[in-house]
Amino acid sequence: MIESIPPTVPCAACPLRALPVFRSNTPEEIAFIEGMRLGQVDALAGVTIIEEGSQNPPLYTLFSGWAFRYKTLRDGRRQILNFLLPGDVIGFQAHMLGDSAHGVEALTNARLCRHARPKIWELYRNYPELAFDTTWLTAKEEKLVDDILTSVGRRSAAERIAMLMVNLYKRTRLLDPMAVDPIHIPLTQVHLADALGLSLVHTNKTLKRLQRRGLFIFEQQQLTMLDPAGLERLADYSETPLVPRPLL
Amino acid sequence: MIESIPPTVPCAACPLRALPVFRSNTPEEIAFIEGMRLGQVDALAGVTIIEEGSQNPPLYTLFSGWAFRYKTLRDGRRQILNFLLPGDVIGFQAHMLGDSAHGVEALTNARLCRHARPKIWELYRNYPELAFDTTWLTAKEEKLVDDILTSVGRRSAAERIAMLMVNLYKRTRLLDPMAVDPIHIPLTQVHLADALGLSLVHTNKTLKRLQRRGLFIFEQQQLTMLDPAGLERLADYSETPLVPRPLL
DNA sequence: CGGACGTTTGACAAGGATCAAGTTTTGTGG
DNA sequence: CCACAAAACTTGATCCTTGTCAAACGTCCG
Repeated sequence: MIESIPPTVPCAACPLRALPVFRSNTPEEIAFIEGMRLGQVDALAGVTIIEEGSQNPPLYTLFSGWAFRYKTLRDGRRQILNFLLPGDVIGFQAHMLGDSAHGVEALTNARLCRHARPKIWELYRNYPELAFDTTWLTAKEEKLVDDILTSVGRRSAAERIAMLMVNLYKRTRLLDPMAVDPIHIPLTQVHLADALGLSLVHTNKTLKRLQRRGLFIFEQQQLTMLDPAGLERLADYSETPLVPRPLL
Repeated sequence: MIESIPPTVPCAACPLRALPVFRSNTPEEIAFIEGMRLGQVDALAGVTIIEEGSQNPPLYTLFSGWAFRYKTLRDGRRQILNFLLPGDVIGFQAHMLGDSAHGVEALTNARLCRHARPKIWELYRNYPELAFDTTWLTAKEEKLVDDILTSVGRRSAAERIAMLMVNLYKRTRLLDPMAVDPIHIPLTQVHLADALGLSLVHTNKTLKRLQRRGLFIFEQQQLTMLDPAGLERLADYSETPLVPRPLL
C-alpha cells in the first residue's frame, strides 16, 4: 500500500521550495527539517494514507500528488473535508489530538515525506519560527474548511461547484505558475459530490449545466477556464490576499 | 459597544483554571499570560466583537458568556461556523493570517480578556509549551469545524439538530460539571438554522418533531435532555476522548 | 471479452425552502 | 405595573431544489 522509497532529494533542494508560494527558510531550519524527515514513501492512487479513527498515525508532508481528508458516517455517507496538494501537511491534527478524527486518501499516486513525530516537540523548543509556521498552516487549513462549510451550508449546488472550481484552479496555478489550460484536476464526480455535500446525480446535472453556460469545461479530469470572472461572480468569491506559505 | 472594565481577577485566580477541563500551567507561564493580558472588556449580547474582513483585529480569550464565528455572503445569507464558549480564543486565525475571514458576535453579554498581539511572538520564543497549546487549540477548533461540515454536508435536518444538541449539551457540562437540567443554551432558532445550514421554518418544524419524539425539550433557551442515548444514535455521534484543554 | 468504474439521462419522490399569517414572548418606556 | 412594539416562535400551503431509482453508455484494464 504505502511503500518506502530511497529519498529523492535533500530538503534543501526540494523543488517545492523553489516556488514563489513558499516562504524561504534559513539553512539551519532546513537542516532541522531534514533531520526530522524519516524518509519518503509512495502511496498509490486510492490508497488510505491515514485510517479514520487511527491512534497516533504518522506525520507526513505531501511531496507530490493529490489527496483528501474525509469523514464517514456509519451508513457510508462520506464528506470530503478538503483536498490536499503538494506542500500540505498530513496528520498534524491527529498528532496534536492523539487520534485522527478523519481519514486521508490518495487521489493520485502520491509521494510523501514522513516525519519523526517526537521531533515536533524539539521543533517547538528550538525553532520558534517553525513552530509559528506550523500554527500558521493549521490556521490556514481551518480557514479553508470555514470557507467550505459556508459553501455547503449556504450556497446552491451551482454556486458550490463554481466555488470549488475557482479554488482548485487557483491552488493548482500557485503550484505550477507556468501551467496553461487545460489543467489536470484528478477528481471524479463522486469526489466533487462528496466534497460539495451533494448527490452524484445532481452534481453531474449541475456540472453539465454550468458547462453549457460556457463557464468552463471539465472532462477527463481536464479543466479549462472559459469565464473566470463569471464563475467568481456566481460563487460570490472574495479574494484572499496572497502570503507566502511555510513549508515543513 | 465593547467597553473596557477594571480587571476582575488575576489570571492565576481565573475561575476557568479551576475547572477539570483545563490543563494546569506553571506559575511562570501564568505570569507570562498575565503580562500578555491588556485588560478585560465587556460586550453586550448581539454586539460584533470582530468585524468580518477586518484587518489585524484584536486578540481575545472568552472569559464568560457565549459568542459565535460566522461568514456572510453578499446577499445576506449567513453561515455560523461554530459557537464559542468560555476559554475559547477569539481572533487567533486572524492574528495568524492578517485579517479576519469571518466575523465574531456575542450571543450573550460577554466578558473578554484582551491580549497584546505582539507578545504572541514572545510566547513562541520563550514558552514552547504555551506555543504548543496554542496550536493545540487551533487544531481542536479545526476538528470541530470538520465535524460541523460533515453534519451540514451529509446529515439530514433531524440528524443535524440531534448532533448540535448533543454537542452543546456536552460542552456546557464540561464548563459547569455541577449543572442540572434544564441547561441554559442562549440560542434562538435563527442561530440554530444558520449553524445547521437550514431555513428557519424547517429548523422550527424539525425541532418540534424531535421534541414530540421525546428526545429533549428546548424552549425559552432551556435545554432538558430526555433521551441522550437516542439522540446520539440519531446523530451517529462518536465520542471524542477527553483531554484537558489548555487555557491562554 | 467481461468487469469495474465513471458518466449521463430520465422519471419520480421528497426533504427542505419560501411565502404568508398568526401567536407568544420579551423588552422598553411611560 | 401596564401598554406596546419588536423579536421570536408556530403553522399551513405551496414550490422547487436536490435526492433516489433505474438504466444505458463509454472506457480502461486484466
